[in-house]
Amino acid sequence: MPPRLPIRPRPGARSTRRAASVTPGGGPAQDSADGTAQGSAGAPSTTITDVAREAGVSPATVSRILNGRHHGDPATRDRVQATALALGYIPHGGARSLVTRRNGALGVLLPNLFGEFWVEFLRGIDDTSHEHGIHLLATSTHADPVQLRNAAAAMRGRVDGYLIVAPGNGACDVITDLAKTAPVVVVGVDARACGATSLMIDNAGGATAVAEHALSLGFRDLAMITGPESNGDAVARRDAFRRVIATAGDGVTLTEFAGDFSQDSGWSAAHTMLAHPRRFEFCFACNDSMATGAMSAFRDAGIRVPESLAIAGFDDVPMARFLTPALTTVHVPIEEFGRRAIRMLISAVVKSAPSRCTVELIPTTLIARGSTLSDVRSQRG
Amino acid sequence: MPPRLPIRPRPGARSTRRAASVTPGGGPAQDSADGTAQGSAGAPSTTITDVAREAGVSPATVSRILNGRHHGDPATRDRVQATALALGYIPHGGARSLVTRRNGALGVLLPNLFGEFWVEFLRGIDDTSHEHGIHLLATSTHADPVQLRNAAAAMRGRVDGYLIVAPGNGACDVITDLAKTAPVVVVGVDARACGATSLMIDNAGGATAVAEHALSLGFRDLAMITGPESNGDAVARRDAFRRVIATAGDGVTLTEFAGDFSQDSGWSAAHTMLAHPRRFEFCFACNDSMATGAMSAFRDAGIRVPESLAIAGFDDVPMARFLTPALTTVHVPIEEFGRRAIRMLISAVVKSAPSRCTVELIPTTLIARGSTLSDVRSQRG
DNA sequence: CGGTCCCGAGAAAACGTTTGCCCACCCCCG
DNA sequence: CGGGGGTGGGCAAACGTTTTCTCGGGACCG
Repeated sequence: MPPRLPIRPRPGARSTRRAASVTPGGGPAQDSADGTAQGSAGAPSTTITDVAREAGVSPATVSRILNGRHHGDPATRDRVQATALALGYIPHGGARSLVTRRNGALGVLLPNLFGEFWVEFLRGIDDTSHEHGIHLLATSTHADPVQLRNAAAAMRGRVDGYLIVAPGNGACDVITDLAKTAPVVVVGVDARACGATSLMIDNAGGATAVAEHALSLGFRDLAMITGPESNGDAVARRDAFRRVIATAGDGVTLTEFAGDFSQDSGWSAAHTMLAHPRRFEFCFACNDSMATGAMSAFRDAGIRVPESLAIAGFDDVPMARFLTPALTTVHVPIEEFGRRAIRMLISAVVKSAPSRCTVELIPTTLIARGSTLSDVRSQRG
Repeated sequence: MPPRLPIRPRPGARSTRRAASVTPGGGPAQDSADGTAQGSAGAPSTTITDVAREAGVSPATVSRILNGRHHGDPATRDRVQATALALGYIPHGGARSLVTRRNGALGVLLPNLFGEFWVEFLRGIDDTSHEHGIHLLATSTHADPVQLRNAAAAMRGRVDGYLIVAPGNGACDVITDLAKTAPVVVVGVDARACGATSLMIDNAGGATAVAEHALSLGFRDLAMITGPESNGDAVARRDAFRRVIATAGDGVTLTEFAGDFSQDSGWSAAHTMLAHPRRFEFCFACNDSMATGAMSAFRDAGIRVPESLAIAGFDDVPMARFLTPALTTVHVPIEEFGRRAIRMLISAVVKSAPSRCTVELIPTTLIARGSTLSDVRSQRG
């Protein structure tokens, strides 16, 4: 067995491919006529070797210096840094991750995104990851376990951890499998049993506050527009609201109408509600989108809010303050929610030992506005 | 010089690193006590070599079969595919991109994201890229050219192309540089001069329609809440509106109030407007967020919409229909906008020759609703 | 003045994949 | 039965980076 042959500077290996794509046309490479021919795929980027050659050192030294692991001559350091800057050198992420086994990126798996809530959330995670110099590989997975698995699989070898947002029912197996390969933070569901750290909104606290608010205002006939059954937040809000009302004593009723967190569903639920024989005094929509839709329907039907029917939402999206009347709702620090989720994931990724799976809670506060308080309510002409 | 030593199966190369991070504590590697010790960084993923060994073929064959470039024995093909499936093999993206010079990912550079518009847009680009099996590496860059450059640089070697959304003024240099290394699609600004394909909303058409709508309703004293100066859409809308009004003849006035596309700025502008001596009949807000904020302020001040003051927005975000009265606005097919942008980028990436930089226009249509039409307007109690 | 130690830096292996080149085998035809 | 053509598939180079090991030189101490 002969020793390995020295690697020749690839006489025609890769370059023949480009040539081949031109010659079939027959003409003598007419597309190379315009100046910016290299525009498309092959970025002629400068490599670490280029920098090394230019600076008169070895690639190893360049790598060490640029990564701050260099303890050597300051003069060399300065020279290499200057050269790297001059050549506009940026390390190739793929090559680096190949040897480092770190990708510097996190996978974000979102449910169907609708409404202001997710923009706020995305801003939080984007800002925070940006601060840490970490990339975000995001996709929206439609909350279906199979698609969730596919999306996560497609990210393999590209991300160091996963942020799974509001997975639907039946996603536990997927999460469990995923958690065996990389750190996972789950948002909106307690997934400790699946081996994932979890971050949740204090839905029970918020919904309880809404219920107590309604009762303290003397309302007896209550309605609730629930969210999707597959959404943990929706279920938690519904259950907590039910619980408080159930202990409120006789004379207090609660009727539920199904929604799916969308504005349209809030609008439809409101219409169903109007057709109901009971005359409701207070309506709790499990998120602000549905509250918006419902309020629109009520007012179109000539119902005065809050005099004839008070309404409250959940989330406190920016829009809530700008409705007329302003929407009473449960404030969720959405951006902070995102920040904290990504921070948990980052800290799980950097520490080598898999930490015990914990669950954290985002606190919520009731914000009473004009949609339940007629005296606070802004008058109109 | 001896021939290269055969590569031994790295006796302690990478593993010593982990050990080193433990031993400083002094204790005898207590973290290896728990079973799931490999949870964090080092995903013990199966490589192509594993599949090859298991299937009794060479890595080359596995690669060819899994990429569909195999013309050989069907039996071999089936066996390899089965093995790959059984082992849960997924190719390492970094390694692949190293040799292929393709990343299967696109970089998305967004401005500050606020409001419903961007969720819709993101859904469009996410869906479409998902369909094509392409990943999205997204970041929000705050519209500052320097940060834009940094964000783009950080994506180098990870993406095959860039989607730059609504870059601010002064971003042309960055785009020009970027376009030399990879295909770039710019959204919201005509960046053909920078070597980028562009996709724009028909702002002029929409704003013109709004102006004509206002004039046809007989309004004479018009107000406009403008968007940020750095936003191309905002400027185009403002200019088109101005242009129509300027040719409307005597007696028609236009007063402008500065906004920044946020709800708050619309609210503030409305208050400034109310303090103005002139009594306006019609207000054009350059996007729906500002229209929402303004409408809220007007109604708080006891102004009847549309009887005392009509108002129109731009974008037709989902919320617009649910305001009371429903908002007259210019419909932009936002999701389709995103889809088309990403499709343009994908087609630019797949074709090897750099195509001529074109600009495409997303059509807009005026949707007249209750905020300008009192007869259409939904009555309330 | 000689030996030892330390420190700066280079050589090269390794990460996991794709792909050009070439070999060997089998089948078919003369 | 022999030669040629076609084809399935293996070898190994190459992508760009990190990191270990090693070597050489200079300084300091004995």
